[in-house]
Amino acid sequence: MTDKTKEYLPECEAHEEHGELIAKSRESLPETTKLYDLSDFFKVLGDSTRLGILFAIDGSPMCVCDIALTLGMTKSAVSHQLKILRQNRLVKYRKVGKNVFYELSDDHVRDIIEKALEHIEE
Amino acid sequence: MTDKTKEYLPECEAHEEHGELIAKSRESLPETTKLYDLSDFFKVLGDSTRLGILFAIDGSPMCVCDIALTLGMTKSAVSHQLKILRQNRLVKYRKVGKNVFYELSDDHVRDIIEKALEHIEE
DNA sequence: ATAACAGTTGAACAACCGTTCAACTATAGG
DNA sequence: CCTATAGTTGAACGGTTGTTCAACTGTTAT
Repeated sequence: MTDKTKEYLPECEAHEEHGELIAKSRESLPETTKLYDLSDFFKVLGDSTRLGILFAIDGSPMCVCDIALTLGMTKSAVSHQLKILRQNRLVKYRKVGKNVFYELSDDHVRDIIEKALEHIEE
Repeated sequence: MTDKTKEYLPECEAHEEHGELIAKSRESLPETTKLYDLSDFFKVLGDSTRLGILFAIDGSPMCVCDIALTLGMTKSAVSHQLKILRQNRLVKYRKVGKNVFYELSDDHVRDIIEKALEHIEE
């Protein structure tokens, strides 16, 4: 028996058509891996320090030290967060002498943050 | 395309506490409260369970029990996450008898998740 | 070579977070 | 009344996470 409609018969007895609803709802769900990738992406943006970094380097690239001064944080703390942003490809960097300049990797992130800001400001 | 890196020198070495670049970068930052609101919003989306709930109720409203069955979770766990979604106004609900039906509160969230999905799928 | 500075890294610690469990409210039906 | 089901809630537990601290690499200049 692989009929998911029966396999996940609702315990809610008030509405017997829920079995079908659940099967339909399950089909419309993204695959588990995609759901995790998506939540991981939002997790990266779900930290005010990392958002601050993204806003700081939006416009012109900045080195770690200046980012730290801008946000009032230690270089170490900033570097740790930059690593996460790097690993998730939200920023790219370029070495110039002793400095490492970070900038946004593309415009997608800017758009998403912009849309989220609109949502917040209602 | 101008190389913005050359438009300023890193203030690390000289660094008066109020370097020009840093002052400018600070001005372009959103206010602290807004930065926290924004990160809080992304934090809510940064969990695969909550994303799963949002996908599940996208299309047609569902009661807690059916959401739990759809995602293979306990009602308690779902209810806890629904509370967070409720508090952040991502879902609205309606009581019908013993059941509570949840649905997306508006289309903004759908758009943001859609854009994020596009970004992921590159 | 030595010193100074930019940046990275790992460990440690505290704070935070999601699920589980048990107890609770509330509504429907006998 | 009593019972069963839908849903909520608080405490607790374990895992995660962000910052701090100290040590480290690498580059520049004296």
